[in-house]
Amino acid sequence: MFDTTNVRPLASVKPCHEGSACATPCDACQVRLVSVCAALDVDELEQLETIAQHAVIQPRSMVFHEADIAHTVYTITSGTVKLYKDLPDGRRQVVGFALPGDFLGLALADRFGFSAEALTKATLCRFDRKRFTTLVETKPALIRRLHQVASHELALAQEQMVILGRRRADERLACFLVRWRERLTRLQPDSPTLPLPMGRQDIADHLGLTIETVSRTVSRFARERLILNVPDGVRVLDARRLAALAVG
Amino acid sequence: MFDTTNVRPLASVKPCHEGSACATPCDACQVRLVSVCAALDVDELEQLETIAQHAVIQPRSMVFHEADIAHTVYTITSGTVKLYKDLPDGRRQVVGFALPGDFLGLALADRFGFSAEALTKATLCRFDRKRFTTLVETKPALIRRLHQVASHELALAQEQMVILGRRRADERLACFLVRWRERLTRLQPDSPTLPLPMGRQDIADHLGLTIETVSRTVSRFARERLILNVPDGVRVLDARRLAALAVG
DNA sequence: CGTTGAGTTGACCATCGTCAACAGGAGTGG
DNA sequence: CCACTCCTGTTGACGATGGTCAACTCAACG
Repeated sequence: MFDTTNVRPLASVKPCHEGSACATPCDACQVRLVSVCAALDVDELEQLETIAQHAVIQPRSMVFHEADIAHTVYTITSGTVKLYKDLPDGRRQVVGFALPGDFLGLALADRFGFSAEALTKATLCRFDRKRFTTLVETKPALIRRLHQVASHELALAQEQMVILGRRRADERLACFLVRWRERLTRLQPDSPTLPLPMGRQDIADHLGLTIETVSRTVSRFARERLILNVPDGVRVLDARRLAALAVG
Repeated sequence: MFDTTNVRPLASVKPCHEGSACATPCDACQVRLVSVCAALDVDELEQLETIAQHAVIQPRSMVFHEADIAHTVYTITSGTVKLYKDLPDGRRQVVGFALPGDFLGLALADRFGFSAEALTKATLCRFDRKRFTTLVETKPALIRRLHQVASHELALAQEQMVILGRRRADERLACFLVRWRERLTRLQPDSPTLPLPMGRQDIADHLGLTIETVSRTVSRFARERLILNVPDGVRVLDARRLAALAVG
């Protein structure tokens, strides 16, 4: 569906069997410096490594469900993961898309609070929550880092509230494209095309729209030469006008 | 406008002159056990107290602006504070309402990221950010508490995303009333009436609606005997049907 | 070559926004 | 004490943005 190797060199991390200890050591980990692990020195990393397990998740399979008790926490090492909440009647809100380096289980509450499903093949670094928490207790730098990450997520969530509460469909899509591009740019050398590993329905569920409105708006942007549709993504033709639509 | 003493016994904390050191010591603080300060023991509280200043904020006055550099952080000791973000064209999103015990400045980023304005007379415990951060560095329990609070806020923000992205006007209002009631119940013995210190426009800006839609929906709820309008608030008549509208 | 699933497009419609008028309370000043 | 204004909130009429329903294309896959 979407070739992650084009997007993130990180995807080249050697995959290992689900649940097994992995040959890739932390000090060779390609997301270490952007993940929460960046807070640790070499010794501490070794400690963390002893409780780490690696997992490969196939596209469209669940990592965890929102109602699950969070016995584990994760760091994503490659791929894209969709985070969402469902209403009983089937309506869905995608609260975010997680990329390599992102941490899942920040809440340290007993439940995850949202479901996670892989959009691409993904590799995760998995930690038993109890053991992770115990380790965290002894590493103030790690707690600080977790808090830093959590408060950054909170700021992003508040921006998303503005998008959902106060913007029109075209502004929402423009915001999404601009923000997505910024995130990917941080992870890889700037590429001419912007990969969109998520489907139209996922974008709609993220922006509080329907798939039809997303499709129409994408088509309109393409007609107006703001973007160009390419397989599994878009090419941004007029970043300036796109940013103007996205305002702030 | 809205008599806080009816709502929160916390409002009876003796106010002191803006910016002056306050006579109320931390160990007599009525929000201590629900605030971040709960993470500290008596000795540590004394240290915190040395860098605390108290401030009284009048209704409708700003505590800080979203673009301000965050030189200070705050704990609310009484009153209600509106937290919001503005778009250049005047559209506004209220990202939350802060109550006694709530902490402002979690981000520990250089800017606040949202504006804060008092809805009622409010009293705040103010800390110089640098000094607070320095203190935090030496108190792992406090960092953990800050992270706990931040991740709880994140979970709330994600619920708000569902409300804004996927719910109809009446469901949004029902969610808001249910959640607001839960928060107030935690702070005070259950009262028959639910005070709403914020105006209709604030509710609208929080729920991604217009003032007219909020007004109409409140009227409809009253007509259908879900709630009863009272001065500066509502009385919930049928909590069950209200919760059913709020779903999850 | 038929099936499936994602995406696109059109026609129509409902929810909610816009605009406008009005009600009622608080504060002000004659 | 009574006009007067101001502000918030309410209600109605109308309209637009975006949702609903449906048909269609196209690529992937057997």
